[in-house]
Amino acid sequence: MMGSKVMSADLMALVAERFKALGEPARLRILSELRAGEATVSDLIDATGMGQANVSKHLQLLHTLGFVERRKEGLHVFYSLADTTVFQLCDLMCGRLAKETRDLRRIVAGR
Amino acid sequence: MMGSKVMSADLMALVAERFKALGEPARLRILSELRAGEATVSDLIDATGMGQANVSKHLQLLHTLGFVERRKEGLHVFYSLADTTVFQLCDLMCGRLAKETRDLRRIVAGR
DNA sequence: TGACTAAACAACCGTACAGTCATATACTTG
DNA sequence: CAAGTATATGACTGTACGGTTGTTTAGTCA
Repeated sequence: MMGSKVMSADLMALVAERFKALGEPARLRILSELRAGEATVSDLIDATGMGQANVSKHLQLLHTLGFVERRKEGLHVFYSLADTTVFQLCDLMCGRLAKETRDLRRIVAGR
Repeated sequence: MMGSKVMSADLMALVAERFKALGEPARLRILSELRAGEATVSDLIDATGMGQANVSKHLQLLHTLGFVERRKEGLHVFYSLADTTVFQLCDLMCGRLAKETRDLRRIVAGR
């Protein structure tokens, strides 16, 4: 069953590698854009204001780690989300954050 | 509702900061140890083989970001998991990984 | 008080990596 | 073929950060 297993060092390294990939606002931004649907590199450059090489490199990494898929069509390369796990992860994190701020408020308010 | 909201740049930065914290095998290792129950810094040093200052710094960060809680008792400081979100996150990641390898196997096998 | 231990902190070093610039590759069109 | 566009890739730079060493702080015990 998931959740009860002790993680091996190797598995932990793989998981960490993926968390690290998400630990970058620029990449979250790109993934967030892709949520609206597939997009070309140029689309993402326009949408994010980031440099071309930069976007390209981030996409490269995201693709290597299986977060996005590619589809080549003529001059363009379309990227799309491989699945929605990323946002489940973000939602969990946001939940944590909400709880954090709630606790903070309680402390500040002295309740 | 969660999941349907577009994340602001600020929120994205906070989320990324937390993913980055988990994007480090050493910290996952520490959290994994804490899964068995609260532990002192010394306990974690023994369990992981990491240096004292190193463990201390990682715990500092994990505490700042709300992943662990501290309890001081005499000379010792006990750390414990603030909640189990971390492992829900890890499980999701592992699920992704499992799918990745499954896809890879399919491709290799040419099925 | 002084000796001892646990944890935190500061300073330092080396590496990893995000961002940028320049260039190469791949494809389309005339 | 040449010219033009989209993307990838390589080289470089600055910075962030993990790990270590040494020191400091806080607490215990004699």
